[in-house]
This record gives sequence, structure tokens and C-alpha cells, in this order.
Amino acid sequence: MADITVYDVAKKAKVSIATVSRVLNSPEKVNEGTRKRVLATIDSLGFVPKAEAAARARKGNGRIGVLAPFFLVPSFVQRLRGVATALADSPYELAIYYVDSSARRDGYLGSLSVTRRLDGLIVMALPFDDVTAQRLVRHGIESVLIEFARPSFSSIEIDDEAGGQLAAEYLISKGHHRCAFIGDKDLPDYAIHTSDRRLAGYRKALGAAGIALPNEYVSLAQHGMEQACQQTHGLLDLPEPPSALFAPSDVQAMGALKAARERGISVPNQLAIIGFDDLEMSDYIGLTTVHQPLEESGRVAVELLLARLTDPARPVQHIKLPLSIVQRGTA
Amino acid sequence: MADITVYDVAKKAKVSIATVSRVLNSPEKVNEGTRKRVLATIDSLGFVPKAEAAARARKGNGRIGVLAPFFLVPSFVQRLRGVATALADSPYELAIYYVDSSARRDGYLGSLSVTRRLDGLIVMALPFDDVTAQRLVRHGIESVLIEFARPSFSSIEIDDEAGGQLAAEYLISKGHHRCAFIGDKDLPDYAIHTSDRRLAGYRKALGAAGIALPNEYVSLAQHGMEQACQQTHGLLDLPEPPSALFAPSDVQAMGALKAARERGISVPNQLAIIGFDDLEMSDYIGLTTVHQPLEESGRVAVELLLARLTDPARPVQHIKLPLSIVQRGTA
DNA sequence: GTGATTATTGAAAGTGCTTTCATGTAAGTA
DNA sequence: TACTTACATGAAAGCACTTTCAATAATCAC
Repeated sequence: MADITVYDVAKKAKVSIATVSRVLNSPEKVNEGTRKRVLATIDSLGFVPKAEAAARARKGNGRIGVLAPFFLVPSFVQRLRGVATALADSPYELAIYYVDSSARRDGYLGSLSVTRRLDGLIVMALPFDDVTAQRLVRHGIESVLIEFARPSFSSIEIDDEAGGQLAAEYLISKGHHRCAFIGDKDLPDYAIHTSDRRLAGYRKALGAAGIALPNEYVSLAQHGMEQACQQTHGLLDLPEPPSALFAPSDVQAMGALKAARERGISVPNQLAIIGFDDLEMSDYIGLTTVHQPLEESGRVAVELLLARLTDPARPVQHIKLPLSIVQRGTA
Repeated sequence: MADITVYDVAKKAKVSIATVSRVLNSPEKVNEGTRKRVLATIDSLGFVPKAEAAARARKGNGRIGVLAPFFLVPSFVQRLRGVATALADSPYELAIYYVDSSARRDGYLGSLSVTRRLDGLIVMALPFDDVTAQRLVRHGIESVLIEFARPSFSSIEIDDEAGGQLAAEYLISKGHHRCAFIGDKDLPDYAIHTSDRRLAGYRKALGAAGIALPNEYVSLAQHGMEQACQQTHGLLDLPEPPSALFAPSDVQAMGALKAARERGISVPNQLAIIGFDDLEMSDYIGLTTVHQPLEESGRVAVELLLARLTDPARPVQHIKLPLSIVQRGTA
């Protein structure tokens, strides 16, 4: 039997070839009734589009990738959500690359550019060197960076230090003087770490208000809610325990909350807790925190990417997203 | 560098594109000198005909897709995590298709099989009809279903009714008699809903113990933590409020928790709350719940898929994953 | 030297599919 | 009632090649 083409399908379904193509490539753009009819025709004729012809006509490959340590920390999932929704109405599909080691990071970064199965790439919180950067630009993989910057790529960041300051200032405004911090130590080498920068801002703002941040009040450990819980217990065991606590992530703040619950001390009266991120669940549990636009970071990344994809002449942009305090029940 | 085409080669070799094409397809028709020159420029430019590249890559596309209403409910993200980690060491990359309407669901389901850019597909909690099923098998897209079953595909499910029973039995064992339920109504039509089945099991086990589930104790509303909070307030406003509450998802349980917090009633003493799912955050906040193997469901799905991909003769499997109660602080 | 024959080549017309652009139509909105 | 606004659709312009066709140049027989 002769090859069946879009023309045959179009004729039988009484639509234009454009509509047939759309049914296959951006189904959401065609009316449901029409789509069903076309699909039925496709089935009845046993139409299989010629991949080669499609590849020829297609400009890119209609796919953008996201590289991130997604499940290391829930905030990446939330960023992904922004990416996914922003991409939903574009002709691009979404490929995700889960990085859980520096080997994996370098592996992906090395091969993704060369194999060219991607039109664009969003890299979240993963540092990389000049050679990799060069490769990316040389192979024409349009890229956008989140939580990391490089002159040749668009990037989206927040001011972590300012975030730390914000937290400190908020706590100070609530009358706290004994302010502590639980943060990260020995982070995986493949991801960038913001804990230190947030601590720096915290310390700075505290200092500016004449409040010292003694070493005993700074507890660093591996990232994690369980560890954060232990850290908090440690702080609370001090002869003079803190009255307020800043955790550089909501997950850690949650660990602190758990410690307080375990000891039966009341939050925020006996211990005020403020986190960082404003994850979805932070709202659920009423955590006061420094809000960073997680979902928006993903959305903006997509926008920058698509803009450069349609108009490569467009200059790269380095965007700083704003931070704010969300007051809920814990501080 | 961007892709190189026949035009580039033609220009550099000072011939027409036709000649370039001939050098490649019927070299004997081209003068030897010209042929050598063209061949040389082809080499120097590293030209690879696009169609050929596509054809070479045609031995499977090394990609599996996941179709799900990811951000409708956090549990899908957790399943995705299982998928991503299981896929990490395979030669397949992961494409995700975010369904947020029945139009989108049908659109993807219709086109993904026909365009054949995927080797395998995992469909989460999305029902589809026979026509779609047929199309999937006819185009040879290996598929695995989660939370939904169909004879021709492997599937992974849990026993929702048994889960409801489990919850009821647990509550009964704690001495509760006034047991209520907050669940879903008017769910989006594109996803399957488990709330009803969990309620059925709950009611059944309650009945078996001689405990009635009066209509006032069953509150249905749109899914969401905020709604669940309101529903719980409604239940608590009853002349004879319940002493225990089962929510068919942890998100809703969280809403119940919030309501309790807002009224200052103590959990679990005045109101016991049990959820369903055992999300990651449920551990954070100490929620007693019915655990279902979310991450594992993703992992198992990948295993089934890869097994069939390497050996298509392998029979489809219908797997039921076990449920269990995780006792934490709220019931 | 002339006409016929052949080798070589480029212009241009497909190829099956995607995408842009413009139009028509159905809904809101003022 | 007129007036944006959004949606669904078809016409047509690509896309990266292949192939046909006609033109040019070179070769050969006389």
C-alpha cells in the first residue's frame, strides 16, 4: 500500500494539512472535536508521519531541558513547576535531567550540548567551568542559569545576603537579641550553596544593630530536616539558649519546629523561627519565612530562554528577583 | 556552531546544491575533480546530512515520557522522584508532560503515540478510553499505568478501599466512635479520583464495627488544603462534633490540622486526624497517615517498562502495592 | 569545420511535514 | 449595538534534500 501522507489525512478528515500537523504537534491548539476527528482518520488510515520529513521541516527539536538536583531540596521542584507551566503553551516539550553527583552533572553538561537534542537548557544551582560554558555556546545550546551566573548566559538570582539581612531585621524588629542560626556544612560539591551567604547577611544586619552572633549560636551541619532538628536541640541545650532562630531553608526551619515540638516549648513565644524559601508546605504549616519567588524563577527562566530562541540577537540578561518576609505563625 | 547544510557546502565548494547532493547519492555522475573538491569541503565543514542523522538516531529515541497532573497534588511529584532516580542509570532520558486539563490529557495521549518520539510512556492517574489504548499499542509505545488499569498494559495500583478500611480500623482501635470524613467533590474530569473509594472502605470498616457514618460526618468539597480547613470547621461546628477525622489525602489532613490549630483544639486529644499518602512533608509535621509507596510506584513503573522494552515478549503485569499505617502524632 | 553525441552542471520543481500569518467566527464588554 | 478579544482554521511560505530537466561545454565522426 502506498504511503499515507498528511494530505491524505487532511482530505479524508476535511481539514487542511496544517490542522493535521497541529493535532500531532500542538494538540491543545486545535478544537477538541476536530482533534478527535483527525485522530480517528489517522487511525483509520494507519498514518505514520515520516520522521525524516518532520525533522527536516522542524526548526529545532522542540525540546528544552532542565538540569537540577531536583530532589535534593524541594525548592527545585517548585521551580520546575514554574518551568512546566510556562512551557505548557509553548511548542516545546520538557526533558528533565536529575543531577545527584558531580559526575552526573558533568556528564550531562558535557553530552547535552554535543548531542544537540535540545534547543535550550535551564541549569539550576549547578556551577560549571569555562570549558563547559564554551562548549555550550559553541554548540549553540541556548542556556539560562538559575542561582548561578556567568557573563555569557542569562541568569536569575536572588540576593542571598540581603535575604539573611531581611531575616535578621525582622527578628530584631520583634525585639529579639539572642538570635541563632542553623545552616549547612559539607554540602555536596556539585551544587552551589547559599547557606553561607545567607548567614553572612544575617550576621551583618545583626552586627549593624549592635547584636553579636556568638559562635555557639551558629550551628552548621549537613543539610536536612533531621539534622536541623538535632542542631536546634543543641542550641536549646545551651546555658543561655537563643530566643530566635534563622534557618536558611524551610526544610531546616521545619526541623527546628520539630525540635521545639519535641521539647514542648512554644513557638514563637519561647523560640521564634524563621525560614527561607517559602515552599508550598510552609503555608500549610504556618511558617514565617523569607519568601523567594521559586515558581517565578522557573517562569522567568523560560521567558528568557524563549525570547533568545526566537531572537538570538537579544542580549543576555542578569535578573535579580526580590525577596520579602512572609509573616505567619512562627516568628 | 549551527547546523551545516548542503547550501553551506555548495557555497564553499562553488557548486550548486544539486552537485553536492549528487556527490553523496550518485557520485559517478559527477566529474572526478569536482567530486574531490566537494568531498573535501564536506570534510572540512564536518557536514552531516540532517535526514541521515535522524535516520541513524532512529534506533529508538532513548527517551521515556511521564504523563501526569504533576502539580495538582504533591504525590505525583513524589512518584516522579521514583521514576527519575530509577531512570538515572539507564540510557533513557526523561520527558515530562504536564496535564492540567482533559484537553491536554487527550492531546498528549493522542499525539505522543503517533509521532513516536518516545520509547515508553508512564501514565499516572489519568484514565483514557479504548481508542487511545489501541492507538498506544498499535504504534508500539510501551506503556505502564499508575493508579489506573487496563488489561493490555502493565499497571501499578493500590487498594484504595482497603486503605480506607485501614484508617477506620486504626481509629476504632484508638477507641473512637465519632468518626468523620472530609473528601473530594467536583474533581477535575481528567484525573481519576480515589477519594470515593477510600470513603467506601472507611464506611465499610466502620459499619463492620457497628459504627455509623452519618451524612453530617461526611463533608465533600473541592480538593485543597484551604477547603479542607473549612470543611473541618464545619464538622467541628456540629452539635456533636467528631472525635476523629479521616482525610483521603495528606494535603487535606493538613487543612484539618490547620483548622484545629485555628480553634486551639488539641490534636489528637480532642480531634484525631489521619491522612492518606505519607508525603515527605507528613513526616516533617508528624502526621499520622496511611502510607502508600509513592516513590516506589515510580520505580516499579520504570522497572516494568524497561523490562518490556528489552524483552517485548514479557507479559504485562498488574501490581498492587501494599498500604500501611504510619503512626505519628496526630492520631 | 560542421553537426551529432555525451559528460557535467545548475535552476527549479518536487518531497512530506511544520509554522507563520491572516481571516473568519464566537464571545465578552462597554 | 458596536467593539475589542480570543480562538480555530486554512493558505502559503519555508525546511534540507533529491530529482528532473534543460543548458553548456567538451568530444568525436565525418
